[in-house]
Amino acid sequence: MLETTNERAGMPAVSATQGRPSGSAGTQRRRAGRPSAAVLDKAGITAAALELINRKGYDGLTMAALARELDVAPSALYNHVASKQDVLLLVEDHLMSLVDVSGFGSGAWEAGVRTWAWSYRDVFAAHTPLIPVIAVLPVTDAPQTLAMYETVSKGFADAGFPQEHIIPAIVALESFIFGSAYDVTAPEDIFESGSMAESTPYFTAAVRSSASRRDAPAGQERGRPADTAFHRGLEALITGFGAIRK
Amino acid sequence: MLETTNERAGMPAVSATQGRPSGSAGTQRRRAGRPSAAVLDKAGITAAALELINRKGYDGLTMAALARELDVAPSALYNHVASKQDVLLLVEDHLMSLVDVSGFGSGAWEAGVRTWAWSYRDVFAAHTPLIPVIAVLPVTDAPQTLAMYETVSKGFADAGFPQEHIIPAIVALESFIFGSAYDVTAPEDIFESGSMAESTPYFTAAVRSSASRRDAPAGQERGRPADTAFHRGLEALITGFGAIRK
DNA sequence: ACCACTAAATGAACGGCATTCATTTATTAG
DNA sequence: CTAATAAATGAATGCCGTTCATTTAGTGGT
Repeated sequence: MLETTNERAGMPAVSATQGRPSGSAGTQRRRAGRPSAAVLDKAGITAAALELINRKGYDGLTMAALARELDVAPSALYNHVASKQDVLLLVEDHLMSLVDVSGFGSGAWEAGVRTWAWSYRDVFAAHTPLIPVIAVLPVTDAPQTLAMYETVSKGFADAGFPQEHIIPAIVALESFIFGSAYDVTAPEDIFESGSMAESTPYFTAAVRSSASRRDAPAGQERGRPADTAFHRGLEALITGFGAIRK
Repeated sequence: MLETTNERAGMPAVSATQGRPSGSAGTQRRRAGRPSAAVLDKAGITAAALELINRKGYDGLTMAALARELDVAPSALYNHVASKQDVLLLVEDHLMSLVDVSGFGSGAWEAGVRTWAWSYRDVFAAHTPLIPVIAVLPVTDAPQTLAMYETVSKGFADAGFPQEHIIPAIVALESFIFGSAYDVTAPEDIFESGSMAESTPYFTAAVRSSASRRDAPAGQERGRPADTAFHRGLEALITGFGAIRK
């Protein structure tokens, strides 16, 4: 198959999430064989997967649970996706459309990058299990992802970046964003050294004095420790990369 | 170096990896009940897990395979570790001892950070499945990890960093390092936009001109695209953070 | 109008996985 | 000496992703 690119170009957008409960008692089985109207499509599968993730987390996202959500036998899913990895791919690409690239093109490059980077981090902080998927995923079959890269690339080009520096800069920023997304999910006491505190004096002192900061957020900086680190790192990267513009 | 902490302080260092094949025909079963000399310990489990990972990758690291490597029933492992996650933890902490922190204390802070960051990235580029583990792992029961943080913290303090800025700086650098480790494993043609290239002109152009660079590595910068991005990002972070020293 | 082909569903089955439990044997503490 | 604990086996459990044979419905060609 592999028809050229897109998935469901001009499709009728059947809401496949509501499986027509049909009034009567809850879960009456569908009889075998192809149904008159298709029950599943990629959009419906994506929506159901997201719903499931939001309700039960990524541990709750199993092919069986997904099938149950769609009121379908598990094996039916494999008529539309090749694997669970394929489902994660669909979810990932959808999430990319939630990343805010509106800051590019309007005002200063720095502001565009800030909006993009913070929203990018926030989206994937809630979906860290997808990060290993994204990082290795070819953009070819991920239209939303490709669209995001296009807007960001244009933002950099318009800001005067030399062509050959654009991709490395985006990649470096993205790497920082992915790593920082993990950081958001870490427990706040992750650095508590416990019983061996006296053997690590410098580290223990540094942790204490950084944890005591409970001041009001200024500018883009928000409250949590992860936000402080992200703010500082992002500003350093913006300054560093901003200097190589023509 | 770094010897301070370490588990199994004065143990007899029994090589638990070689399970005494005992001359005779290959796999003769051990009889049930506690053996006179203990077969397993945490160090042996860690070594076997690493061996398995190097030979078969992380997909090959199963509790059953690990038990087989140690010539033991799978359930025996649970007398020494509580879960597979626990095994990953042991491996992770061991890997931390491979990160090169020798650059701190000798010369300039910048050089110390460079050595540390590059080796840190290289170690975990070969072990990306551990990154989600580290990022959420409390440092308490990871002595090697703690030792690394201590050395790095001291390096920052000696370089004149204000106490409260040390942890955020390390966290930001670490986030960048983890994200960049993923980047190393990505296929080189990850950005090939394929059939929809004409709808993403800016991105496609940027990809083309960055891919054409095949020049000799200068300084810390190595050959691959991932190295270029890492080099640029790291230097930007070093410059940015270096400025806040007293 | 027929007929072959393909698409989309069911339901049973499979192998692999982490983990638990009862049992056996050996060591250690009181 | 004896009770408790530690460390092994081996059987069993439940879940997970995936495959396969089967059934039914639409589709394209003559």
